[in-house]
Amino acid sequence: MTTTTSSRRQPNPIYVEGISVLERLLNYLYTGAAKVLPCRLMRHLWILRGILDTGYPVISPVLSIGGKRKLTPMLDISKWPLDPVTHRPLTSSKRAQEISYGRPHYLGFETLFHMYAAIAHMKSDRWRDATAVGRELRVLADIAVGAFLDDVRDLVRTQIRAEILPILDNKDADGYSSAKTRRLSLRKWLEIEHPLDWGEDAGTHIILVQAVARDAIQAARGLPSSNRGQLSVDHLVDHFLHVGKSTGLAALRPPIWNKGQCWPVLRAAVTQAQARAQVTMAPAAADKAIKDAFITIVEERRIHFYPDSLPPSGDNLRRSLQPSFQSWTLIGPQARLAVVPGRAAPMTQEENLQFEMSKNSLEQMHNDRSSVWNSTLVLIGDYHEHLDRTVLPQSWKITSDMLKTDSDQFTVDCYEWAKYQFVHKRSDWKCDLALILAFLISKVRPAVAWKNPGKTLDTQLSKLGISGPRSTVPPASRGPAINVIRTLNWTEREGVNGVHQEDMYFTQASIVFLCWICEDSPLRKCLKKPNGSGLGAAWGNKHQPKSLTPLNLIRMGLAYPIGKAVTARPVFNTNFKILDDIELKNWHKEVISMLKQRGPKGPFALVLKIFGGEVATRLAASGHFPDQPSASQRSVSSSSSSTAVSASSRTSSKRNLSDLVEDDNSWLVDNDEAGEFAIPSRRIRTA
DNA sequence: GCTCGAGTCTCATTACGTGC
DNA sequence: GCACGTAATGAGACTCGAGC
Repeated sequence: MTTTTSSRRQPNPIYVEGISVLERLLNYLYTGAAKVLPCRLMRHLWILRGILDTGYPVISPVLSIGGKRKLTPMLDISKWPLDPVTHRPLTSSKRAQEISYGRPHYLGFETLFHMYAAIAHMKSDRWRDATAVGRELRVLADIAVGAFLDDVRDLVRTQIRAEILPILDNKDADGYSSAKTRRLSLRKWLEIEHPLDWGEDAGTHIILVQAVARDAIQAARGLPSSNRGQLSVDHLVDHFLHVGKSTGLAALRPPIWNKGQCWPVLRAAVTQAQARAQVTMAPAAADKAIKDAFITIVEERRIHFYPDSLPPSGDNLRRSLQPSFQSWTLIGPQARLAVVPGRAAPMTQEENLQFEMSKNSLEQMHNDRSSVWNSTLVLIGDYHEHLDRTVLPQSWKITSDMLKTDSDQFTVDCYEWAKYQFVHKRSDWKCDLALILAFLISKVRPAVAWKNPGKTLDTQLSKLGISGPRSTVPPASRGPAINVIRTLNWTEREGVNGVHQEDMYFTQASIVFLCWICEDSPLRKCLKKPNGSGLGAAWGNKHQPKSLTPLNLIRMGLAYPIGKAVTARPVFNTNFKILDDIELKNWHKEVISMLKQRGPKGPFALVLKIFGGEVATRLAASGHFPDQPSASQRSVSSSSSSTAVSASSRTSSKRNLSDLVEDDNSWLVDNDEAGEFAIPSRRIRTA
């Protein structure tokens, strides 16, 4: 069986349970009274089935006889039956322990057993990014944080029910209707899997506000905040660990509830975690690993706010020693003020209060940089508001369809490598660049394919010294060469699949871009191999229909052409090359700068530069650039192109989007500054 | 709750152009 | 001539909504 070194000598819970089962069986054999057999556990251990079918008990393979002399009874914890709902191990010693030693003793025992069982039952593909010990620590943290969430549920339920039940007893009481609404909201909130998450469109938060608030005016103000305001995940985890290592009640402070089960579970989890981590690590490294595990789980359980101490009030100069549903602390960095435009139509008083409540929840969620977000709902002109997000958008997901089990190992390796990079190194500029460019191209699809350019491209590339394969292209000519590729007619390829779902395209594009950008990716390593045979058919089949191919790498400013056959056979290091890190870093800076700017050098100019006039106009018409005054003035249909601009607008001395669009293609090729990714200098136009 | 059809995906295959 | 990458096509699997 699975055993673990522990600093303290304590009986292994599975042997306690094994003996308890045998003792109950013995009782049954003496008395014939079936009531001594705990039904669920005995059924899962086959004992009950054996008695019913044959009259004799049969024991499942959880018990075996092993050891050197084949005489030692062995129990396999990985086969011990679990409760299908709670996933906690079934036990038979509960009543005996409670009577003999009290309920707290049993809870400690059961928690320890749960931890052993959870580690033994852990799925092999869970937390692949962690080491074996790291995964065990996360299991322990998961149990402790789960107990914290259970306590929060209990606390909120107990305190709110204490308030509303007396009111609900009397239909004529003041606030009866409000109490009914609170009861309904409370029920809904208690059933939510992640009760301390914002939820979609802050839905979970709104339900919680409705349960907590005593009236509509309070609801409009949102959750009452504690005087701590916002704390980081680090703070919360430090508190968990401090409480988990303390034996005295003095350490027990909110958000831990002294009437809940979290404290004993936390202590057991931290003790176990230390024992396991210190087998292979120094104490300091073990503490850091435990803290990392807790932070991972707090984020995984989506804890964004929690009930905390009530602030000092009246004569009481100290914060309360118990958490309260009337005092909430947010997790996350200091909030940035979100500007929500007031576009509300005239509303009744009640509608106004409900609107305020919803607005508050959404605003608070928006300010939390670690809260969930969805790139498919973000306009290009607003992307700058999401640049400092610490988590990937919900729309970034590797679905089961995307990586079917029969995908080749190389493709799986690339996707898993990229996922790890995006999840754990989100703030790295390479990940950021790949994500931004994937976001942009996902907005452009399905026009991501190109029409056959014929020989016109050859001439333009020849002017830049790119004739045969493997041409030497000096850094100053790379920008113009990229711009030559950008002049291709980008179009939707009819009848070709794979470009219709924005979230899927966004995910795959980001993975492909990152794999090409990073020299240590499986993709770049594969290409470095001598006598390598390309990226394989599976990679090509997956990405080729989506045009996630080298030509789009060039278009997105990640690569540059070095051979004239780049459109027909874009072979790495033969017809195209990836820009070096310094060039890519500069490109990243420029992209960020343009996304943040307002006005003519802002996001519209970026889209114009990468995708050309036709696409930029289309995106402007669909409202992607709310800050561009002329974008809202123009009413261009989605199918319109630069040629649709009227003659009268061209004669105006004021430049607008259409002028930029009109100039676009010629500028890309002619402008000397283009090589440095510069904004076009304004031309003087005559009336 | 079941069936059906539309839509979309992955994957396999073939044809073609280019470079070695 | 072979290897490689892309374009195009079709088969099979899956999801989702409408209708019963």
